[in-house]
Amino acid sequence: MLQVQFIRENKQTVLDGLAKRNFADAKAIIEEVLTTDETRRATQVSLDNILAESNKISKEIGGLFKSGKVEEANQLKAKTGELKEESKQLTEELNAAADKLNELLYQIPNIPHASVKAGKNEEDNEEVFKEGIIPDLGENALPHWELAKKYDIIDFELGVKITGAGFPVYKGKGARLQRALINYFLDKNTAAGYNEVQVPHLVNEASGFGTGQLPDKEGQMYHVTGDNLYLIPTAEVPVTNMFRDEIVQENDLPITVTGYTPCFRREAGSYGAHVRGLNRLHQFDKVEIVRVEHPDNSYNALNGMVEHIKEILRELKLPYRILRLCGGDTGFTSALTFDFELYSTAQERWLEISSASNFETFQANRLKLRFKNKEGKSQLVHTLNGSSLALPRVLAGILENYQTENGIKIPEVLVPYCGFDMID
RNA sequence: GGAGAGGUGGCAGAGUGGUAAUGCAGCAGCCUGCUAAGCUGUCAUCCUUCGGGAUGCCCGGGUUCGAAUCCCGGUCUCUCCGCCA
Repeated sequence: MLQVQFIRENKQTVLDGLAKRNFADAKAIIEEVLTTDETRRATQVSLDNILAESNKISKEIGGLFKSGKVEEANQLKAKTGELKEESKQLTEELNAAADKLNELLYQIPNIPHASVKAGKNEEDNEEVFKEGIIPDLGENALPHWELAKKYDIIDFELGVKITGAGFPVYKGKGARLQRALINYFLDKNTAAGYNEVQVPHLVNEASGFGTGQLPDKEGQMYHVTGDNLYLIPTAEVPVTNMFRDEIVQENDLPITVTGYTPCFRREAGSYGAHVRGLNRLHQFDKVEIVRVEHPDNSYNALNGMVEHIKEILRELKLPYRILRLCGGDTGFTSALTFDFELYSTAQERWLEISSASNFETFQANRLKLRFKNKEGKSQLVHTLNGSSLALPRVLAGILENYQTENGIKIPEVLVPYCGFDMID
């Protein structure tokens, strides 16, 4: 969430930023934030004054009792009764204003970075980079779900039997390739300095709020009601929450972490051809990278993440492009997001396989993740994350782009991880 | 699942009704020629007319002139027993 103080001091910047996102009623909500904030502060001043007086009297009473002046003390007691009534009412008003303010702030998305263009949806995203060769597969090219069946490496129906749609079973070389990808990604990330972690796949409510999945995206997560825990939709949630309510030292920065987890998403409302095969699943695997950065270095770090992901795709020899998301398509919590899309030659469409974002202080503010700066004061850090990478669509891309008449070739860098060079 | 103990600042750790000790670490300044020590201030959050003021001892209620301290409810952690990969 944004900080009120920031909104107070940069009203126009905030309005301009929200306009880029096509955020409706920006002006109205910002005005409401400002008036609510004013009410809150004015109420606090009145309340503080009353409490100050009440504290003073209490001290006097203490002194009087000690010196045995019971009658005088009792007289003062009557006065505190009135003050108590007043303070009770003001406290309620203050809480109401603070709650309202928070509620409003929860609804306001992050302010986009200067480089982000205004836009409504994915059609307005800008392609900023493109690389790789789109193979010529000929007329008989098959989409990955047919390849999966042909070579018996992914069984969607079996998953339906066990659980339901969107929970595939990987078999034989399919399972092995999947595991190879996870290991390969983790190795690349740790080689780049990311610290590998294994984190819980269920999180509590506080963590859900910390990274912003709650309260707004509650319906997208699987909820274990018996214990009030949520299955993670991404490793970002447990990994970033490792640092919730922490104050780190400035020279601890940057903190860089990578982790593999399965991800669980209800994907309520998704349908149609775009969800076929591996394109959209309820459970999938992903390797994530997270960075906690000094504010001065966060954009530099974001570029570093982008370069890192590029290198992986280069090694896999897959055709891909990078998009800078427009205001309307940038996630609620993000200031700047680059999406990586892999070209699926058989489906003739781009598939999102990674997303690298700088959240600036937006997430840190909710998380209360700060560092001690040069002045010895607590200051919010910047948080970033990215997928490196999401498995199913990379797998789909490999199956489709590497298909030959004799079977599916394994990208060279993965052969040592797989122990075979062909699925046939 | 049963029983018990406990949750205090970045960390450690006092405080059992009178308004959060102390130590370590961090930050700023001063001082001093010796691998750094010493001194002073600062060191949770909010408000402020910049003088201060308020809040804060896991969370929420209550008792009281006054609560970290007493009472009620919740929650989490630890220890032991049980069960178990």
